[in-house]
This record gives sequence, structure tokens and C-alpha cells, in this order.
Amino acid sequence: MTAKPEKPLREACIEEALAIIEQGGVEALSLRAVARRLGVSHQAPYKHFPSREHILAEIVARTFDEFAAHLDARPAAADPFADLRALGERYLDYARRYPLKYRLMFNAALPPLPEHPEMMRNAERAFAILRTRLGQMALRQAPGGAAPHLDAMVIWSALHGLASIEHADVLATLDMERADMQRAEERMFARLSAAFRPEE
Amino acid sequence: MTAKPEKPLREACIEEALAIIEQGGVEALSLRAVARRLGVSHQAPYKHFPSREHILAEIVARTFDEFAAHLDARPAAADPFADLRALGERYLDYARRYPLKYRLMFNAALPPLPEHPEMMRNAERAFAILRTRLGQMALRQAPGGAAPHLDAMVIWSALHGLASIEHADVLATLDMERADMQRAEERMFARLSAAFRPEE
DNA sequence: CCCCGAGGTTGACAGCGTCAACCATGGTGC
DNA sequence: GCACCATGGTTGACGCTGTCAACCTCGGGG
Repeated sequence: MTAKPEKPLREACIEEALAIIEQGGVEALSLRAVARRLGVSHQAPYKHFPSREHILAEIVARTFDEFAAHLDARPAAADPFADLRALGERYLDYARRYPLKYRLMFNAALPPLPEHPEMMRNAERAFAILRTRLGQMALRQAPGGAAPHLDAMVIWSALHGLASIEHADVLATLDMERADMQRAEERMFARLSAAFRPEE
Repeated sequence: MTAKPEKPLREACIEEALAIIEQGGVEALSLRAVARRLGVSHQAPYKHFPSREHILAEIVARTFDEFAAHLDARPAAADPFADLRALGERYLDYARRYPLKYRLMFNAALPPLPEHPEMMRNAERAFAILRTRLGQMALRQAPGGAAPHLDAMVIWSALHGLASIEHADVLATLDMERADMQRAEERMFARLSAAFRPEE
């Protein structure tokens, strides 16, 4: 009676694995720990997942899904810059709220992609949302049809870079305070606006 | 006679560890493997490094040094945009040439910083180079004295983001080719120039 | 000459992923 | 009703890892 519904062990494994990752990072995940927490033998999870890599791939796949949903939940804005900013804020919000999950998707050494098609598909979906939305914005703003997906890449890079730097203990290393990070975000949105304003 | 100069085991350990990391990534590094490769007992390295974390910290510290030197080796350019571009290219060049070392510095879960002061100091040095140079450029270009280190952060984020995205198997996941990445880099420099051009 | 510390050794332990064998259980073909 | 087999659980073992502990073996300083 550990609050587990007893039956669907496979699902319980994923749940528990996610919990472990969320508190200790991906390197803290071990199938044996999952089994121990669930009160089953160390080989029980192995009946549902061929290897550690496979359970990780499934978790990453779900995380990409969650991330995509988080980005999609943003209310549409009229002004394209407000739109960009709203999407950017949602992006950074996710990275801040779930730093370990964010690292899981982007920073960690992922299991080799071709062997885990579902993970790849979900990742594609999340990226597609980013690319099309950012691309549309860039397109609406920039001069005629110049490969908007490249501009999407630029904006995405900036967002990912900021999120990623924030995750490193840069604040501790450099003499920066939390507030500086907030101001850096402001500055970034301002610079992006400037970068995409129509040429005079 | 394995080409090792026999004597300075500590140095040989670091060398060998770096070699392992460069071919297999940080998670492939094990002190026992280092010892095996050097033909010594599994505890020999342990006489020179208190733990795996400590040898890793030293390697990271040296990598930050190398990275800083790589950035510094760039020839000075007259035009600030050419300057930015040159520095940016050196940055991305390093990330491409030594992807695993780059991950080591920025992506991997580093050993807790406060316990490894030398690593922290070297990281600071590398960051300082980035911040001051990028900051100077932003300052020369942007309107009066508006916190150039924030602009440095913006530029750094963009560079790091692009490098990081390039490292993920995004090219495989998305339907992108190598050439697209090159063009994204071009686009990024163009957009950065636009973002920092003086306001009309 | 004795001692001791620096740097090497072997041995052990626990935790990990994984392979193999075994076993209960429930549903199907006959 | 019974043989059969797949499913999902078990225990046990292997080799890998980091790390602790004890031991050995020098070379130099009191």
C-alpha cells in the first residue's frame, strides 16, 4: 500500500524514474533504485524496458511532449514582438521551472536517436512548434521571404543560450546576481526586437 | 616503455583522462580505466587525486584555460562588427573542433564549484575575456553606457546557444543539413549586427 | 640507525547494468 | 480437463565502477 495503484508497473517505473531525475539529475537515475523504491526486485523494471537507455528515451520523449505543450499554451498576441516575447518567456519559464528536465532534453548525452524513434518524433514536434512560430514572426517582420527558419534558429539559439547559461552556476562563478539575469533577459528581448525591426 | 616518461604519474593521469574524455565523453571517464591504460594499479591515480570529481575539476580547469587562450588568439580587427564576427567564429570554431571539451565546460553536470577553487578561477578568466571583449564591442556600438555586460550576455547566449544546438543531434532530428547550420551562423552574425547598429 | 611519509601495491565492499535461469499464473488449442 | 506457452515476476551471478583499508618499499632527515 505505498500509494502505488499496484498494477501498471511499467507506468509506475516511469513515474518513479522521473521523480528521481527531478531531484538528482539524470546521472542519479538507476533502474535498481527505481525497483527499490517500488518495492520490487531489481529485475522487475527490466521486464518492461530492455535497458536503462530505453526508459530514459521514453522519459525524454514525454518531456519533449510536456515542453511542447508548455510552449503551445501561450496566449496568442497581436503584435509580433509581443508574441515573440511571450513565447520566449514561456520558453525560459519552462527552463527555470524544470531545470533538470530541460537539461535532460538539451544538455545531457541522449541515447542515440535513430534507435528511439518515438523520442525522435516528439523532439521533432517540439522543435517544429518553435521553428514555425519563431519563423512566422521573423517572416512577418523581416524583409521578404529570406529563409525564416534560419531566423528561427537565431532566436532559438539566443533563448537556449540564455537558459543554458542560467543553468550553469555562472551566477556563482561570475559576480552576478539573480537580478542581472532578469535584466539580461530584458536586454535580449530588446536586442532581438532591434535585430528584426524593418530596415530603415 | 609505453611512450610515457615514466615519472610524473599525476600528469600522465590527466593526459590519459583527457584522451578518454575526448573519445568517449565525460561519462566514459573512469579512474580505473586511466590506471589500466597507464599500466598501474587501480589505486595509483587515487594517490594523486582524492576522487574522480577532483581529477575532473582539474581537467575542466585546464579546458577553460585552453578555451580562453583559443579566444584570445584571435587577431584584432578594426571594425567592431568584424571584431565581433572574428571572436564569434573563434568561439564556434572551438566548440566544433572540441565538442566534448566544450560540453565538458558548459553542458555537463560539473562538480560543485565552491569546492574546486582553481576550476572556478579559470572559468572566471575565460568568462571575463568573453564579457569584456563582447562588452567593449557592444559599448562602442550601442547608445551610451547602458550596462555593456548585459549585451555581452546576449551575444554570448546567442553563440553558446548555436554551439549547443549544433551539438545536439538536431541536424539528424530536424531535416537540416550541415550547410543550413553554416547559413544559420551567417544569419546570426547579420542579426547581431542589426541588433547593435546605432538607432536611426 | 630509526622512522616516517610519499607513492605504489593488493584486497575488499557496495552499487550499478545486464545476462541467465527459474517460477507462478492465467488463457488458449485440443 | 489438460498440456502448453507467453507474461511478468523472482533470485543469482558477472564484471564494471568508486572508494576505503591495509600493506609494502623505498629515500631522506632526526
